[in-house]
Amino acid sequence: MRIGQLAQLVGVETQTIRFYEQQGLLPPPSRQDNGYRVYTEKHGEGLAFIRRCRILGLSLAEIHKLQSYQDDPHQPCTAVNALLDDHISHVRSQITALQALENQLVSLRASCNDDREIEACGVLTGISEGNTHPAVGETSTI
Amino acid sequence: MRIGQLAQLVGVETQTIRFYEQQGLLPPPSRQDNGYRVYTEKHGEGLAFIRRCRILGLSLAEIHKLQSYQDDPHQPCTAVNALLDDHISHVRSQITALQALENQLVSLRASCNDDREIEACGVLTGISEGNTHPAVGETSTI
DNA sequence: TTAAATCTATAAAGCTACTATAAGGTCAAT
DNA sequence: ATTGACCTTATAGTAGCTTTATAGATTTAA
Repeated sequence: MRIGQLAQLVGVETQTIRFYEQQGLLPPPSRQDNGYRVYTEKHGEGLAFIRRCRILGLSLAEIHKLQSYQDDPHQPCTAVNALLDDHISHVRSQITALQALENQLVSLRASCNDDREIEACGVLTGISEGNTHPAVGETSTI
Repeated sequence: MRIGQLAQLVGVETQTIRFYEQQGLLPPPSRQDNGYRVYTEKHGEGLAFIRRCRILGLSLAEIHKLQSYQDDPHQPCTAVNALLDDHISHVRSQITALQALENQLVSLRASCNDDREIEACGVLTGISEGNTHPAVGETSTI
């Protein structure tokens, strides 16, 4: 199978496949006489694995680690689970940070309406004066 | 005030200040005879504004827009509020996506414990078999 | 006075994970 | 012979900085 077919099969761009090869995530395939890459089933599985990891938010470096673990099939999978646990807590802290940010933004937005001049805009003055953190012990005027 | 003092005042690196100037977010300051940049309080306020926007997750392009709005103090602030509303919904969809991701990851993690060999690792087989997402139409034999 | 330390300057590369473009070679069909 | 689809490599662009390289200016210590 050539690169275009593999790309269509897995749903990526051909450049992405070459990029993964260059990054050492996909083994270099053999070549036809004209230099075209020739892929096997194994490559397809490897590429699909990478894509699913990416969908799960794993970095290429993390994927690389997972691949290296797979090279020793009889080792315990402690490290794999640890990697996933780390990733889960990473995702959770992102969520927490974004929720805090959402609160800040909503509170900032509540300090203005559309009937003002720029000069008096609650959002802009809020940012300028550093009122980007919700005041403690102060009741919101929403 | 020179660049180092401004940097310390606002809590950024000197390179970041030069970078913002290069990106058109900070007006070019005047120079001493030796070429050193000389900053005023206005620059300090402008830089602090940029940093607070960045903390709120606004992109440099969005900050640029906010700055251009500030150039017309008597226009209505509708666009500012709209920009913030857009940003809020952007943040909210990020949160939603991350929460869905967290669920996937936790369910994947639950399919394994640390007492297995890599070969039988629930996490790795879960990813390999595509138990993570409805996505790519792969089969057991490609 | 001179050497070291600190500050400043510019320019360019590095980071992530691709995406896009350029310039060209290969192949089947027309 | 030429179109068009496919392939090749190399290079640049994306965001928002950070790091590095190299060099000149200024200040401080010996």
